[in-house]
Amino acid sequence: MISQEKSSGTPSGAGTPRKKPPRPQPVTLREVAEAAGVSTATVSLVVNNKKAARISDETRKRVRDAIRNLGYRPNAMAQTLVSGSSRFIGLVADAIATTPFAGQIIHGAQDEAWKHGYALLIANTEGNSELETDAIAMMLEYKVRGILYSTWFHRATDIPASLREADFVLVNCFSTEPGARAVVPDEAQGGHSATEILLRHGHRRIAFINATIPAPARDGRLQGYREALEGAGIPFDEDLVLEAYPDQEGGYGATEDLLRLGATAVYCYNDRMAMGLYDGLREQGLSIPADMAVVGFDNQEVIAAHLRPPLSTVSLPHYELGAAGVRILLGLDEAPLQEAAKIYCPTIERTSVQALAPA
Amino acid sequence: MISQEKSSGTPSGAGTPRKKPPRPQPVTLREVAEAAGVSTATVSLVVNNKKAARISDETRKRVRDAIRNLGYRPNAMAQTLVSGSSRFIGLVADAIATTPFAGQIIHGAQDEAWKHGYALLIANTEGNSELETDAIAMMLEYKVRGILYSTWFHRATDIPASLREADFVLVNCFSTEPGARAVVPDEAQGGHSATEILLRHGHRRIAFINATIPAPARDGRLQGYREALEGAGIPFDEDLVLEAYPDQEGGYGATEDLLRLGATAVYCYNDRMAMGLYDGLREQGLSIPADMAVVGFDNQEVIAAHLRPPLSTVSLPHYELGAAGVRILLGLDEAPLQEAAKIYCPTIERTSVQALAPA
DNA sequence: AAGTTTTGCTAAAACGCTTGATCAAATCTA
DNA sequence: TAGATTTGATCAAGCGTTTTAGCAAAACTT
Repeated sequence: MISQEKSSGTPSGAGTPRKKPPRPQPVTLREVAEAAGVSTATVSLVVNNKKAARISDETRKRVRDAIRNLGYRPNAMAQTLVSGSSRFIGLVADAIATTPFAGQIIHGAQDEAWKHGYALLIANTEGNSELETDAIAMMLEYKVRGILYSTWFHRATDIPASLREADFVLVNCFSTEPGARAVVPDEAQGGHSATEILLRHGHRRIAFINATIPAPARDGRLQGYREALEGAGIPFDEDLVLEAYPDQEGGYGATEDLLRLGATAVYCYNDRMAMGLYDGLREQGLSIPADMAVVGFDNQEVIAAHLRPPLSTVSLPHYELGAAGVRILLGLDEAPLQEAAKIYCPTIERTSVQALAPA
Repeated sequence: MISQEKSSGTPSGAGTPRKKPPRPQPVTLREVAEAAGVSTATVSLVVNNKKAARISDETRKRVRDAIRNLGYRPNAMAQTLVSGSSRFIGLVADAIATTPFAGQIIHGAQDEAWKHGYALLIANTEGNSELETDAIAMMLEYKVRGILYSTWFHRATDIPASLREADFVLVNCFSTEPGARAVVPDEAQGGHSATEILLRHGHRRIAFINATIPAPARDGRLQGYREALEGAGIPFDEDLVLEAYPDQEGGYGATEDLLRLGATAVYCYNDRMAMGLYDGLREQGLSIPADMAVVGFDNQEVIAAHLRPPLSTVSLPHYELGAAGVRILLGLDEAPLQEAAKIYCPTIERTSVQALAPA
């Protein structure tokens, strides 16, 4: 089926000249040792560059040559077995590879893990808890250094029993359970930043289209909005916050209500709603940002930068979430004890907001 | 750094009642064996459910109980070491976790790998070839069963030297090199399907906005378009194919040229262009699908389903690409010898196309 | 009842590597 | 020059499994 060829493992082998011996047995330490005429211990010492080891330059060179000639690669399994701890970090995700932008969590985790010499073992559980248990079991069997347990949207989560067997950190989710380390986006700060973009451009009557579905994001983004307003000396006006389902259709559907508010600017719960709102506004013959300034949230790829006009928004720091998760796991970053670490959501300014024309 | 404590493996240990014994040393086979009063061989046999083994029910039960009580988990590293081959499949990607929809490749690969008892080891190389070499080396050291080498968009690729040390298959990319197994989307079929949506609705003067940048997709989608037209007895008209940069701005910018063509329908190289085109058309006061039927390509999340009107398109089978890659790697699917396996691109019909009003 | 087969289990050798203990030879000391 | 030290390298145990060969006891044979 798979046709591959052998490049003759041991030189001595003599032998039955096979036609197409499949993928050669990997070269082992011992073979290198024999080729170099030294013990395996010596080879190990030079491979790992042990400073404490006393190896003559000449021997070192012989070993290095043998390694090169034979194409030796250490067997990480064997190394792990003896050292007791692997260089794996597990990432279990409920849908992260599925959902467009949260793949960045994988990316961030992978980069950071790599930076510290760890490899990422991933599993997508698709919310199936049986799969999840199996995935965690697998990771435990591979003796992962720890597990990043992540969700594709920011939410509270339960901690699966088997997860407790490992060193773990919650990414993009959190638990009320004390001691569970977690890292999440700072929704309130994000909401604050989003609102401030508008404030900074002179808007004072700013609507907020929030999501209907309960979520930490819903609360946090609203809170940030209130705080920003208050910080600017503008009293919070409940009437200015609408609610809609957080997708394009929701944003579109909110257009009419929004227009009744007499706001000059609107902050949408997310970019998808903003996208729908764009359509709604356009249908009313209104233009952005002249007639209505709009900011979104998420900085969702493919959308935000390419709407017409490009959308000012606040970025969900998925990459950072993954990276921070790894750092916390490895004890490189301190995690707050009683709550999740909050990651800053950067502001992305584009042209959907312009200074309010003096009335 | 990692502080670990032993929780007194054997029950005999009597017990210094610790307060919070941190992560205990994992339980080993031997400990189970001692607890059950049998040899490690026996435990191994029951753990692996060897049919050939003759173990009394009574013993089997004792062992099972010990396993449960101690919370034993096999050490996959040790297993791998003795068996010689791991249950890992490596996935190296140039940007797959970064790019929105191609994360589906990971997802498909992971599901399929999992189905066959393999775990996915991933690495994002971000196009950095040094990183790539390291990533492959790492996978080789972990004795992966094979490597999926994938790209975020369909293209030709070189085969890195170290990749050849492994059993590998190219995913979403291909090499001219004979014998390199690969799996890619069937662009021509996709282009054919896209065009047929339009044909089926009675359109005869169908424009195609192709990409300016060279790629297999560009050629294949054009070819499919031609073939579909010809299949419908419509001569290919070179003037009907425009070119633009394949994003929203490109689609938007092509509006004017498109309108000069007198076409009743247009097929866009991708959904992002279609999205831009929507804006362009709308600005001209034209409506979709009444004044212009449009189909896209990619079925890009967040966009296609949520444009106004929802966009008919052809789906890029990323999930299937990943899954097929694994199957080919494992020898479960045959891969064509001299070329890449082509995966079908399914049609997604929404409401951006309607029957051509009788003239 | 002595031989044969079956049953149930164990011993022990790998697997490829790391590492502390050793050791012989070379070099230094006084 | 004998003892002490340093240098350069090896020995061998052990990491947690799997697996083959083997062995004693039990269960069948005739």
